[in-house]
Amino acid sequence: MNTFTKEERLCSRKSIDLLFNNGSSFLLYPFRVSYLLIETPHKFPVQVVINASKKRYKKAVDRNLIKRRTREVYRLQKQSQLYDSIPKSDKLLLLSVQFVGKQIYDYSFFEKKLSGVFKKLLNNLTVDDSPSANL
RNA sequence: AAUGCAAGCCGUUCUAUCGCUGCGAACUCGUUUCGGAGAGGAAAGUCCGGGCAACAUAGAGCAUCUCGCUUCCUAACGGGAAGAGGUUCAGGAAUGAAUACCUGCAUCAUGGAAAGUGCCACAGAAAGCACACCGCCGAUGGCUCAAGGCACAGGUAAGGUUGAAAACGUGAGGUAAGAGCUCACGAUUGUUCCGGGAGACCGGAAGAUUUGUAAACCCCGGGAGUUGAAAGACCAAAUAGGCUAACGCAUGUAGGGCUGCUCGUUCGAUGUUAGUGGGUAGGUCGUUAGAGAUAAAUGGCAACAUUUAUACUGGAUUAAUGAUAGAAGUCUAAUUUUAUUGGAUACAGAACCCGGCUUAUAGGCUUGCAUUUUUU
Repeated sequence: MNTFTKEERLCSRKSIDLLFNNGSSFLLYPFRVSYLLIETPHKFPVQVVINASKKRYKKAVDRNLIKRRTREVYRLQKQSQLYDSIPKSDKLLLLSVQFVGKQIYDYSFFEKKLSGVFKKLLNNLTVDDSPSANL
């Protein structure tokens, strides 16, 4: 399903603080991604927050455009590239996607880059998991 | 018709697929189906003014900030309307000439310089009670027998130089030379009188003639309590702990206080059940029907007011109102000739709500004024 309801978005201020203080992160231009696994069970495996900083983009119109494009791409790709590949567990993945590009790119660029982000994220998750599994 | 200026208005549309946030309806009550709604003229800047809310508050004064021609409009304003006056520019007419007259456009933080203090660089003799540099005169008095402007007293702001600004302007009389000293035409006036106007002010007569600066301090008059929807009101899970009651447990126990110790005395858990206040996550309200919009009539020069009629769902809260593809429209360039191809399609995104101001804005429309050209 290509839905993107409120349940899939990260809205709680506490969770967001937790994510940015304790989560791991990597940069894959033009996105900065932060993520954190927590034990709280949830209806969806991932909650995401999409972000474009006011410091970087002064105009509200620009920020809206960035967030809308990112959200649209995420909505269309998440099921096939993220949800299906993620290992089933009680854990919830908190995710932040922050746009840090120097300019605003067109839709196809977003499509390509975000799919790269998903691949790297899944790779990082399995690497993080494996040592803990050994212990 | 074109161009320019000013004012006002509009500021892309349709289809398909996949979504987001409210609302309504249906039932098989599922984050199911159907229906319908979903950014602006500035939503912006947060520069003013209000509503609303909490807190503060006897009254008065001082300080601080702010506003400043008049009348009116408004909930209010630093906003708006209509006027008054000044300044600049243009045109016209008059005069011997002019700073004077008339008309129009633009523009002005436009209270007070006669309450006081200060400042006015450079230049210049002098920058405000004219300490006379050059010049003019030397009538009157002095020197001298006399003549004589005489490095005598003195008179003089007409002329010169400087400057942003030079002591009312121009002309005539007058005089030794000059001077509002006198006169004519003007200028200014916070002096008096008369007349007009609601008032700012205007007109007339008489009198007077000591620059500018208050966006220097200052004086006068009006206004301002503080904070800002993260205001504020309410509901409230789980967990932990607080309090109360009952039961249970003990010879009132374990343990503690008083004491050097003992006695004595005093405090007194841990469990179970029920109740309860505070309060966290989270949620609800505040929150979108209004000092509102549109139209007509009436009153008013106008801003605006009154009456009647009509229609009325943006409401998010890590923050919706979208994404992609195609087509059309508009503007524009080239090819070439009336259709192709390319490009452009602005400024910009509600965050409690209103009234203003300011700033940004592709393109289009309407009205008015000015100029040019064509036709009659």
